[in-house]
Amino acid sequence: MSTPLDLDQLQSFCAIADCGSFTEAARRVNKTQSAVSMQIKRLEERLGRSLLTRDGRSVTLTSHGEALYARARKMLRTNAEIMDLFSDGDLSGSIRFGVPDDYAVRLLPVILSSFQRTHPKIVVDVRTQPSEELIEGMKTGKYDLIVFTQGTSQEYGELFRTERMFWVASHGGQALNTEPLPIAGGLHCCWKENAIEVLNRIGRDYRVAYTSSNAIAIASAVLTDLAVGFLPESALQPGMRVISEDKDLPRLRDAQIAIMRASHAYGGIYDALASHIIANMGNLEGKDALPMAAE
Amino acid sequence: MSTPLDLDQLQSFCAIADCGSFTEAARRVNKTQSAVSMQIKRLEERLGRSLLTRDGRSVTLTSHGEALYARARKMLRTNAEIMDLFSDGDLSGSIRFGVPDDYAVRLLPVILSSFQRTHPKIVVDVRTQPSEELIEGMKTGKYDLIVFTQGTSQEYGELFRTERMFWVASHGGQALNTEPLPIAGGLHCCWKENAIEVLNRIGRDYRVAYTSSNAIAIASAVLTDLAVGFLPESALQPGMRVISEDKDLPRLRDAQIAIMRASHAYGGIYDALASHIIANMGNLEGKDALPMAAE
DNA sequence: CCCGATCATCAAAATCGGTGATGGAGCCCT
DNA sequence: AGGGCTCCATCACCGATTTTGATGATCGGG
Repeated sequence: MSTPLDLDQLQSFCAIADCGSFTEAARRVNKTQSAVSMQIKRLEERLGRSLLTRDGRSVTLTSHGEALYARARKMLRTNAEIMDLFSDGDLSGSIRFGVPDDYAVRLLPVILSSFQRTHPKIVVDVRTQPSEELIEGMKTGKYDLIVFTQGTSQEYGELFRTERMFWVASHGGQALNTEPLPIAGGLHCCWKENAIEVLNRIGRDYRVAYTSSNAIAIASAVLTDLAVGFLPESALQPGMRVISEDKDLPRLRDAQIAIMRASHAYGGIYDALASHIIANMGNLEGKDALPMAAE
Repeated sequence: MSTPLDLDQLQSFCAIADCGSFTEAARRVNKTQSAVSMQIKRLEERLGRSLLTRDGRSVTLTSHGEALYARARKMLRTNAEIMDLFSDGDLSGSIRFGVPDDYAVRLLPVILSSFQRTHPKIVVDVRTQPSEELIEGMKTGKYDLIVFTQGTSQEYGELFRTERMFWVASHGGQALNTEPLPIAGGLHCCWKENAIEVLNRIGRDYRVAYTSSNAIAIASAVLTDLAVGFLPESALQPGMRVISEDKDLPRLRDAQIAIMRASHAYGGIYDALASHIIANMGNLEGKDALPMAAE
């Protein structure tokens, strides 16, 4: 009865949510800034709620905006799927794709190989770096698409997966009982920051025994009992022992995996890759990602 | 990049798929017939494929149309979900809802009670009849929304669930070994037709020992060993024995559960109920319902 | 404190979609 | 077979809606 929402408006809305800026979003969707502004205005009128808070420099989502965003993304994804389906499969081009090496090792080979099968003409240049540097590289135009773990700083990007974080040690190792606790983690890794914060909170003494921007090096440090580590579920390796959380080592914050696109990386091959990754790695459809459902 | 699809067009497209008619669909979406016609034309141009075959009287989906339909439905559903979410929960009104009694017994109470919790102001008048009569009642304007099992005759409606059909007998009963095989089923029940067809195919002699439009009566007939029955998985009851299929009793065709709306029953409270039912009973999201994915 | 950047707003212009009438085709019924 | 009915496609025109480009208000940084 009532006419459905306008996907165009939703696209603009999501673009804003993704990059935190009307102006930048306008570039992404090939519109003028004023057009985007008015689209949002109409959308907000339509839904009767304000979706974005514009305070000075930053644009952030309201709670209603968050709720809408998750669903709008869903629609845009199936929209992309449809376009894909009807595009004669002749999508071609190349994508500069960045990913933290901890994920690269285990998850990506599988995902990318199946992607190559369905999109043989798209070349994916994969490069691995720590999340921090990926975001930096994105800003300087080195990437079209990156997957990264969202730190505390409100980085923009599409959150599509959360993963339980675990304290890990080597089997039968002594590191866990050493005082101060030796820990291993990336250089500016947000997981490390969270781990330290947690340790400080409970007053446990620790020392950073090993630091590297290489996930394999960290894993080795843990496996050789040099230190205790912290890893997301999907990065656990054989030979590692998950330490059950208790008052000595409280639970860590979940890892938040997000995808971020360059300003030009909308539609076409970029959507194809992003949708593929989200479809295969994403784990928050209809749950955490869709709050406000209990209303 | 390329502008997203127009949900309005997709809505019209789905309406046509649901009722098999441009003219009727136009009524449902509050447009003129020519507007709908042009929308479809634009949509087909956009996707570069013909979606509907118009041969004379009937309008049916092409394979591309089928693929699109499933995804379009998905989008429209989340669209409805959004509208719902932002509608202050003041959806109110009443819905005349029809359902075959075999489903009414087990599934509906649960589903409807949770629906009442989220939509306390919507009154749902439930009435149970055999699918055949539900469709008839829908044509004569007795219902706003019905759930029914799709027979062989191409009835229009949104397919949202398939269920395995089983031959059933009473525990320890003799009906199964009786010659000719006594069977029990609804009067014009499409399951019965399929069962008979299957029996004829293998040359097994049978007789219709019991007929009733009341599911409980049928169930009783089976339980008291009067006859062998055939039921979908979710209608199985304690005391019934599922007969493993073999050359004596071959597998039956799956039950196809669909939802059908009256011409006015689009949007608002109707979408709320339909979405709720599909979300809770539906079992074909992203699989059977989305062919063409293997391209 | 001023400059640059960002978002909102406005009126004009262009685009886009809907309307109602018309035409051709198929089906039903006689 | 043929008339009448219904259905879908098409067209020109009209109208609504959106985009544009310019301008103004506000904020933050240098």
